[in-house]
Amino acid sequence: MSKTPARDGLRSAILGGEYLPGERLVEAQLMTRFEASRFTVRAALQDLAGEGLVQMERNRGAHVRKVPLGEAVEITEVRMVLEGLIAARAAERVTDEQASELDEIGLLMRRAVDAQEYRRYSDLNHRLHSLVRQIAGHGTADRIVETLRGQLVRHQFMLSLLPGRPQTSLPQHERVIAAIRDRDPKAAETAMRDHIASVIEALRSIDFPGGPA
Amino acid sequence: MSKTPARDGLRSAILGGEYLPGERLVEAQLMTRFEASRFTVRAALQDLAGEGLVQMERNRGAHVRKVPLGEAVEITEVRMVLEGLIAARAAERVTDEQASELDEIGLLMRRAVDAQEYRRYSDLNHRLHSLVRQIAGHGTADRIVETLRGQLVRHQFMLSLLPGRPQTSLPQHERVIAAIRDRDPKAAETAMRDHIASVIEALRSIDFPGGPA
DNA sequence: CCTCCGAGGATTGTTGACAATCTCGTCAGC
DNA sequence: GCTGACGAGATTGTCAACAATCCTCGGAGG
Repeated sequence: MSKTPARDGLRSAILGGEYLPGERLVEAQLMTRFEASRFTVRAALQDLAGEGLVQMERNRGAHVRKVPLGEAVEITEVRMVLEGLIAARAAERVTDEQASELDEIGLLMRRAVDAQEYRRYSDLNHRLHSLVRQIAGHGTADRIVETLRGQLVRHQFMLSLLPGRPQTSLPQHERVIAAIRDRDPKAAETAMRDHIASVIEALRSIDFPGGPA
Repeated sequence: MSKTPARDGLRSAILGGEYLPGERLVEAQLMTRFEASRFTVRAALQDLAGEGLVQMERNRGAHVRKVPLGEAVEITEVRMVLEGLIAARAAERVTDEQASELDEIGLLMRRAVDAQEYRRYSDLNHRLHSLVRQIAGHGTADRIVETLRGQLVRHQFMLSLLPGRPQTSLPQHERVIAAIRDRDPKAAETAMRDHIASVIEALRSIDFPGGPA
């Protein structure tokens, strides 16, 4: 999937928060940063623009795209139905080995919440969703979810700071795991959708006074 | 959304079937065809590659991407859940005026099927899905569905040739319309998903002997 | 007759320079 | 003091030439 080191480097730089939303991406700077020619840098920018991470305006250059809250909600709604589809399919195709791997992640999650290790919980959360997608083996849905996730890194970061979130989402995760382990597609889809629906509510609750400056 | 005439021209040429799947897209030819510089042509190709219409291989040029049947099914599965989401949201937001517009399309569809005007029915089908998306006003889902639809033009063309399809899908469309008109999101989602699920079945039934040559 | 190899043409990849446009500071006029 | 035109610098847009790679076709050897 990687086209050029410059593209991947810029991508992870944006995702890692080195370039903030709205920040200008000057081609000359990127050239020195990634030791790439202008040709390569432009290709990377155009590529990431197609992915929704970068916004390009004619004669005004490229910026890190700023995703407004309303769009973040939309994106998460789309993720809700897509990951629902993925969960259902995972329930159809899961192997015994994968099922126990799911169970283990669930166990670790519970321990992390009990120990209030929220950073660890967040990592496990990502690992869980990843594993479910891998089990489902739905390339098309997978690709779309992954690009959408990229556009939300900043918002998801804010979410992880919300107090009480892990306590809310842990039982939801456990229901997803149980449904997939029991090979019940319908229940898996419902559980996953309920889970992400609660993420949407949390997102909406952020009517942050600091605001979209 | 249009970036350059060359990009849009090439896009509709591919969608219109002027370039067949697998066909090579030689930069020099496109330059003369669209009276654009090589720079512009390359940008267009890269853009359409991001949209999944074109496949680029290093040093081997660009081809019209060939979507295998299995992926067409995947794409339609994604469309199923996305259009389900869209239908539900349309049911929440539909105005009286839009509702009667939906009803009128339904009426015209029934007439078209009765008169066996299948080409007209296909147009109405597209118009119906478009209107539902417009009512929903879900920019993110809309964009994704539109790009997915682009990748399927060829397969959808084959579908429209399947005998008996209109008779199958007409009542499904009518249920979608009724649910949105009645402002019942859950029913609208279910109806839309059932409808597209039947499209998926039809797709799977195409194990065409002519084959992917 | 088949296979392997190489030269030539065609096509794409990359570079650097130049043109067009925007941004921002400066200064004249009111 | 304020407004608006002007111009220098910075940045992006575009192009044409050159380099690298691939593909085809023909021929030599077995």
